[in-house]
Amino acid sequence: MRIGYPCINLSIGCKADRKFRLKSYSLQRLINTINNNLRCLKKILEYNTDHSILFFRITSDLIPFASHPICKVNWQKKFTHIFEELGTYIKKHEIRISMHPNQFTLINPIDQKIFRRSLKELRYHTEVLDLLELDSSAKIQIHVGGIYGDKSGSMNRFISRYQKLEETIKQRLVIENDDRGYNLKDCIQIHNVTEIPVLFDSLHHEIKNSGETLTEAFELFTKTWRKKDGLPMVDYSAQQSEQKKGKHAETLDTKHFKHFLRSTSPFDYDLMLEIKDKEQSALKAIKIAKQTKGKQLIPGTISDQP
DNA sequence: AGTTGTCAAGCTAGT
DNA sequence: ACTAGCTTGACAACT
Repeated sequence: MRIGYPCINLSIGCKADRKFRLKSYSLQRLINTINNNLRCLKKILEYNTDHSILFFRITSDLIPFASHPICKVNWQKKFTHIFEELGTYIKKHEIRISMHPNQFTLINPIDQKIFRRSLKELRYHTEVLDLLELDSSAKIQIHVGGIYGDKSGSMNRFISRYQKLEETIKQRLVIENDDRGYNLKDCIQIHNVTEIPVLFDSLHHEIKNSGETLTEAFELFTKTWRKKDGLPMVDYSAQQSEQKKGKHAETLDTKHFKHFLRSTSPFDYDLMLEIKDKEQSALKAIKIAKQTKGKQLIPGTISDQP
């Protein structure tokens, strides 16, 4: 098991997701920003490995406007060597990488234009992971998408669009259960037709499920990951107490997390902590996981998948 | 320096 | 009809 956090590090004083307004776009501004972001990504990864944090979600803002028509620069070529260097570091330290395109990236919209824009966005994410020369265990997670007033029709549209995607995208794409439209059961149903792996989000599952316990849920989604996909990925967060549904907690709740680890102890998986204080909670979680019997953190022996 | 309006993109649910 | 929320504030123009 690896433990990690998404996109932003709050202790090291640089950000890999610097961006700017479309109105202030210039070639130089773009190049400067990409340089900053890639350099900072390296620093974050170094901080992480120094602290045994070996799972990280790379921000979608790494290359601003990458899929926008305004972006004419061949950033793939211009920054090849920096990507290669980053990729070498990631592989050397066995860091697990994921990306999560934003809510505008949709496979199943009725409007073809929205799908075409989303496709560009998926290509951009794929290119980043390809330039890092990472294998198919580096994943891009998205939700199933909209309902459009016809859930089964929209699921079928997801399936047929997915099946026609290029292999480079398909080998990295995974779907995540959400807290409104498509729960775990829906995702499993799509998996049964497409073989797409299902990434499990614990908070979304708490909010919207079909009655599965945590253990039952793990039995279902862990089976959707093949060997080439790597360990199953899990997004973990807890409800901010007394707050609105779905709001992420400010910091890791020790009690809730220990219970989560105990309930899922027969399984091996990589865990992404979606918690506001980012790496602080990751550090806390690693400490707790080390103390908890039955969890073996990488580096070290990895227990076989049940 | 501090404040405030706005930001590429979509969808859903709640007001 | 409008807005908050999503994975997440922060850029940029103003005082």
